[in-house]
Formats: sequence, C-alpha cells, structure tokens
Amino acid sequence: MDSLSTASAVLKSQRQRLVRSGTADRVTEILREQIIGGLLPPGTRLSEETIGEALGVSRNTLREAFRLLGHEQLVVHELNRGVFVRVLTADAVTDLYLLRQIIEGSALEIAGRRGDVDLSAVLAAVEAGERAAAEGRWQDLATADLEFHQEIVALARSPRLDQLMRRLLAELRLAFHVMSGSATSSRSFHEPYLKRNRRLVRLLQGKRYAQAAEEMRAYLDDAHAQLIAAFRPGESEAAH
Amino acid sequence: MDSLSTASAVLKSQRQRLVRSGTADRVTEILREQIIGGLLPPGTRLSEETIGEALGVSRNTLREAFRLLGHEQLVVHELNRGVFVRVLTADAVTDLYLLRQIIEGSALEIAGRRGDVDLSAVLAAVEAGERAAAEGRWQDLATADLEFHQEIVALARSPRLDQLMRRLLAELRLAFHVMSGSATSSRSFHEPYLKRNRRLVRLLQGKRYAQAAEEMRAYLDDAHAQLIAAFRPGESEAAH
DNA sequence: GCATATTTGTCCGTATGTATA
DNA sequence: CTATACATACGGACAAATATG
Repeated sequence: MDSLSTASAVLKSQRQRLVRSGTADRVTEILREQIIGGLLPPGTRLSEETIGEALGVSRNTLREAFRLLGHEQLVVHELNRGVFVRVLTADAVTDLYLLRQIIEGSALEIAGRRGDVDLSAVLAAVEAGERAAAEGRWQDLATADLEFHQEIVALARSPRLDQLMRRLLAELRLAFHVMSGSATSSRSFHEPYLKRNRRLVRLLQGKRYAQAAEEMRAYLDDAHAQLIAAFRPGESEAAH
Repeated sequence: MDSLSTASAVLKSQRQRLVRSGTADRVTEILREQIIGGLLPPGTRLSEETIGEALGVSRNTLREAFRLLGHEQLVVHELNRGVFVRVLTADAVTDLYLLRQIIEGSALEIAGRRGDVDLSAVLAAVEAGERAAAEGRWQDLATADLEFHQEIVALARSPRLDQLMRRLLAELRLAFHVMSGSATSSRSFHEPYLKRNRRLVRLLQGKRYAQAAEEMRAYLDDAHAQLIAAFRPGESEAAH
C-alpha cells in the first residue's frame, strides 16, 4: 500500500509539472490563436506596450512569447523595429506544400508498412467536416479539414512528425488569411475536399495505402495550385 | 563540475564576440554550439545566474535565448526548476531516425525528379571527411559526415527542409554525447560511413537516384541500430 | 537634413512562488 | 518543518535605433 500510494503521489506531481505552464507559454498560446484565427492579420505590428498592456503582462514576459512565435515562423522579428505577423510569399506557400507532400505521403506509407492503423480519429475529423458543411459552419469546416490532415500524419505515430505538421498547418493558415476576402473563401476552398477526404478514408479502410498516398499527392497538388492562383501574379519572392 | 567550469571558461572567452544588437540571438548561437559541441553535456543544468554572468548578459536576455533552445528541443524547460541540456531517450533517437529517413529519402527523390543537381557541395563534404580521416581529425570527420547529409538535403532546394534538417542534426548530436566515452567513439561510428558516402556520390553522379535513395535507407537503418545498441547499457529514464 | 517623439534592446532591483537539502 | 537557493514575473531605467514632423 505504501509503494502504491507513493507511486500515485509521484505520478500526480509529475502530471502537475506537465500541466502547469508559465505566463510566457500562456501568452504564446493566446497570440498564436489570434494569429492563426485571423484576428491579427499578416503584416500587423505587435507593439510590446500595446499587447503587454492588453494581456496584463510585462514586456519581458511578452518578449519571451515573441521569441517562440518567431521560431514558429508565425511572426518576423525585425531588429529595433518590432515583431510583425508574417506575410507569406507565393514561394513560401510552395515550400510549405512541398513539405506537406513529404510529410503526409510518408505518413501514409509508414502506416501502410505497419498495417495496424486506428482510423477512428481520421474518421471523426471527416464526419466533423461533413456536419459543419451541412450546417453551414464554414469556419468549422476549415478547422475540420486541417484536423483531418493532422490525424493522417498521426497515423505514423511519430511525436516529431506530429509537431512538425502542427506547426506547418499553423503557418499555412497565414496564407489563407492573405487571400481572405478574395474569391477563395473558406467554403469554396475547403468544401470540395470533403468528398476526397471521405474517399481517402475508404481507401485506408480497404488497406490500399499506396493508392491513398497517390491520391493524396494529387489532392495536395490541386490545393497548392488553387492557393497559388489566389495570390496575385507578380508576387514572387522578394528579399526584404 | 569540471565540464561545467571549462565550459564556463570558454563562454567567458567568447564574451567579446557579443558586440552589438541581437544579443539574445548571439547568446542562443553560442549556447547551441556549446551544447552540440559537447561542452555542455546532456543533463547539465543551465543556471540563469551562472551562464548570464559568464556571458555578461542579463537574466532577461538569457531567458529569451533559453526559450529558443527549448523550442529546438536542445534543452528542456522545467517550470521553477530551470533549463537542462536535453537527455535523449532511445525512443527519441528512433524518432529522429524516422524523420531522417523521410527527409533524406525525399530529398533524393526530389533531386531525381528535377534532374539538374549540383553535387559540388556534397562532394566537398565527402572529401573533407576523407581528409579529416586521413589526418586523424576524428571530430572533424564527424562534422564532415553531418555536413554531407545536410548537403544531401540541400539538393531539394527547400529552405524549410534545410532548416528542419539542421535542427534535426543538432538534436541528434545530443545522442552522440550521451554515448561519448563508451565503446562508440567518433571514429568508430563515422569512419565506416566514409565509403558509403563516397558510393552515394558516385550513384548520384550516375543519376541513379532511386538506387541512391534505397542505399540511403539501409545506411540510416544501420546507423540507427548502431546508435540504439550503444544506448542499451545505461538506458533508464533519468527522472530528475 | 534636422530635431523630436516613439519604440525597441538591455539591464537592474525586487517581490513572490516553488523546489529541495 | 524550516531554511536556503533559485526561478518567475513585474516595473523602472537608460541607451540606441527608428519613425515622425
């Protein structure tokens, strides 16, 4: 009984350590949500004094959060000028989709090699998207679509691949906001992919991993082309 | 501790390099080099006061650097306890090699699809390794070996893939230091791969990309197995 | 081009909370 | 349980760079 209770105590204390987070981490989370949610659109300057006052944290704490967001490429840090929400170029979007091709394709391949895959999370994401579309919740549709791809990657059961994908998708949302207001709305961009998501699930349920990977490749190529087209021409990489 | 004090001495000698602007970034670079170079071995606690005093920077500035290193997984941040140089587990090494398989394999595939590849940087890395081995500079051999793989990835011409690989290799060096002093020295680990590096270059020169990718896979599997084997002896999750 | 105001970069002092001997 | 050491977070200060009129 002693060993059991002490073990339980240790677990609790370790759980607490994992759960607890400092102010800087909380601020980072908040700002990240604001950025990927579009409330702080690309190009916005994040003033230390303004943001710090709004969140009720000191400048030092806020700067720690800025460093993290800069490392995630969500903001750019210009010396003595401040931090700005990142403005993606068309080249950056192309690079992001190259990474997605690699990551998502490899994840499917790895899942196929192992064989035993639990598709419940993937399926749940697809159905959440279908419900959102049926009820006209287009923002939720976009979230469910990205969640679908995150769960596809999760099939590989690699912590680092998961983290990499999470950061990639967060960065990609910056691209969605750059072209928000244009012809490409959240609905018209994500809705057509609902059927393809469902089809991918069926292929995976049938253990046709190679074909799923191939369709995913075409899927991402289409999405990439669509996104690039929404970027006005003449917007090639410019060294700032 | 000896390693800590010698590292501290080196830190002091580099203090003059901190001239102007971007102090936090410079501190990050210095600490990163100390960590991947082994002067701050895994498990070392990085005291804010000690390190800050050695580098002549304030705790605020130092904390910004710690945040960045934490994001790169080179250190772990335990709330109210401080930051420690990361101690990799065997599982983490396996995950890192999974990522290497994906990244390096994909890079070769992408290079093959494009066709026009400039192998001069790859070749230079191989030859640097051969020179280092011939002259008994085993630390330089390790550096050249990692540089070889970095240049392989560079063939894909993707900024994000390059950055990802750079961070991955930095993290991997933590594994080398965990088993430093064991039977697996820098020489015995890296030297056998010189011939395989040379062989890979020849395959690429002959535009046999598919075969190069296949050999790279076997290559990395061998390295992974070798590294894991060196971990076995003292493999108990070090809980602080 | 100049003078001024604003903002960032960095450091310091300090109060509080947390972990550990 | 107490004491000590240290991380956390805040607020103030000043220099340096930048933006503004």
